[in-house]
Amino acid sequence: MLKQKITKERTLCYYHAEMCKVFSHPTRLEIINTLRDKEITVGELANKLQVGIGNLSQHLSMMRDRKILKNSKVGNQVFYRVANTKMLKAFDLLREILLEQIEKDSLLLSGKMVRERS
Amino acid sequence: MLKQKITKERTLCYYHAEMCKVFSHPTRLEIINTLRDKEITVGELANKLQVGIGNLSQHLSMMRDRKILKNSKVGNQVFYRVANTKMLKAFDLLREILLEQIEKDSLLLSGKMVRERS
DNA sequence: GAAGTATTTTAGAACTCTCTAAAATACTGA
DNA sequence: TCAGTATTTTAGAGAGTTCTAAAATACTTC
Repeated sequence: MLKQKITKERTLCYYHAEMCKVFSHPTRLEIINTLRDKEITVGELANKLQVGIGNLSQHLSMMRDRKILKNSKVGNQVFYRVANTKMLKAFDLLREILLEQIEKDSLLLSGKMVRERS
Repeated sequence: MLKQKITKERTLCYYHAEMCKVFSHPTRLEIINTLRDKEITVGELANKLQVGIGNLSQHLSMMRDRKILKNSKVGNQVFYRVANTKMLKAFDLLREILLEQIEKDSLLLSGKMVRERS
């Protein structure tokens, strides 16, 4: 096995990847997109996304661990919200790239695009 | 099991997550960060990152499938490069968030910060 | 404090991802 | 065509993630 030197950059990449794991599951992306501009309870969220409440709670807790979400308790209920709006910008940028790709692919499929620049 | 209705948003989230999986592994983030402004061969990359060449090739191919990287062959060698600079912006935004978090945490640990605004 | 609602935690099964090592492919130049 | 170099593919083992269902915790109201 190759031995990697542990550089500062490598350590950053490790944590960076750890954070990005939040974005690597469709349900978690839906959570982010739903919480975008509001704070809602676990129950409401489960209802909206049609996800089991235990499973949802697991997703929420890993997102909170990685500081992508914050929560606050009011009586019986727990409200979740997005911790950092910069993160929404990153979300939107990636979504944009995706939409452009889809657009491009469907043009290619439909034969409307004759040649692509290399 | 709860049955989820397959909405357009849910489908987008599925592909969005698929794309984000690229960012969920430290080696792949290092690849992106290394290719940032240049095009280099698989061999050079393996050498720079101290990763086995078979394993590296697997990472590169999944990144190419998801249109995050492009490649071109010159003789014996294959050069890889970043397909879309927008993606680098997203990378940098997330890295920024991470660095801010680290900064904040180390302030908290060092006791230099008395109270945090809720 | 008992019953009810909201959320979290746990355990385990099923699935997915990653790594290693070896084999296969693809090119080059003698 | 053969040997050499670069890269990809494959198979399988090991590690990590996700889901389900049930149990545990936390609050509220009577």
